[in-house]
Amino acid sequence: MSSGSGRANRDKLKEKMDAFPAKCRRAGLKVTPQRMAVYKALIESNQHPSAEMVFHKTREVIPNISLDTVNRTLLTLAEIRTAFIVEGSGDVKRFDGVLETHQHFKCLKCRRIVDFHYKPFDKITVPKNIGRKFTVLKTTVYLEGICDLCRKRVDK
Amino acid sequence: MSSGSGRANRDKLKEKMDAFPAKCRRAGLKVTPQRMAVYKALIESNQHPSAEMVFHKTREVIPNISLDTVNRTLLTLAEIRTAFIVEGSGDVKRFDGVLETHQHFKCLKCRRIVDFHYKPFDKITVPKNIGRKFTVLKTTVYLEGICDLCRKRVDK
DNA sequence: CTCTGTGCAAACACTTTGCAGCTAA
DNA sequence: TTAGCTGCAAAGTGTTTGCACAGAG
Repeated sequence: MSSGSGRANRDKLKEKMDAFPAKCRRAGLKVTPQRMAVYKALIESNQHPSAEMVFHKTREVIPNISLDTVNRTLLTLAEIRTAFIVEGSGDVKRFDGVLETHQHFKCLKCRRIVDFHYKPFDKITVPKNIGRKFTVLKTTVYLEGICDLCRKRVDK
Repeated sequence: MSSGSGRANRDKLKEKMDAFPAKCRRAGLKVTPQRMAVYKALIESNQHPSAEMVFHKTREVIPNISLDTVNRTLLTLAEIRTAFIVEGSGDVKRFDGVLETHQHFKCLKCRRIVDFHYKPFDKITVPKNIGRKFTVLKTTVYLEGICDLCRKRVDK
């Protein structure tokens, strides 16, 4: 489902690795062995790893790399949009007392979560192969971006 | 958008508060002032508060309530499905090196995140009133449930 | 040579756990 | 009365920050 066929997948990874140095330079970042290793570990994993997981994997290549470096590198990659932070993760627990169906928009700047309800989103049905394999308890449409208030404030 | 008209909303909240003790008892939970206060703070907020936010609000009513109690109460409410934890929140940061459009399924037991790609989900468009108000950077369909491996293991 | 990136250590923020006393039922 | 709940304190986990040295450009 996620990794595709062996050979095709390996080619794709190689392609990505080859393109990486250029991406770094374009963003004004230096190409260090640590960065290469972190990026490699990230794209080789189809587990959506945490920093900790990437850390373990990179250690096999660079035994003395530190967790901080991994952390910082991943955040940097997210900044230059070469990686993403999985929606919602990394945030303090947020609670919701609204039982009726609704959707969430989260502001990436101020972390505000805004409810909205758009009827068509209620009807979303899970693809069969997923529904068979997993017990799906919740289906949500989740939007991320910059909210009206934050947009007014700064621009960056 | 989220709160509705003043009066109708107030009625709804009252209704929820009135129904709450019964919900507790049905779940075998005692009805304590703290629990009432936490629940009230939760449903009165349309901000999807964190434990900290609820804590501040309940303090106005019960000045010596502790953050732990708030925390535990919110988790308890989530357990009896009278509240929900906003999707993904409360988790360690997870990274994603896949740039192509895809969707995530997260197992609530083992925290594993599984990619899938279901074409119809790519076409999801943001409702106009949202798109005008906010800068939407990411639109995702996000599923939560129990994965195949965890289903095999335990049952509960 | 310069300036970014790295490793180490300390500081932080949030959550969880254990326990003794309290209280709803 | 008594099982469950609360408050306090301590430990745990993940993340961030400051600094000196190392290494990419």
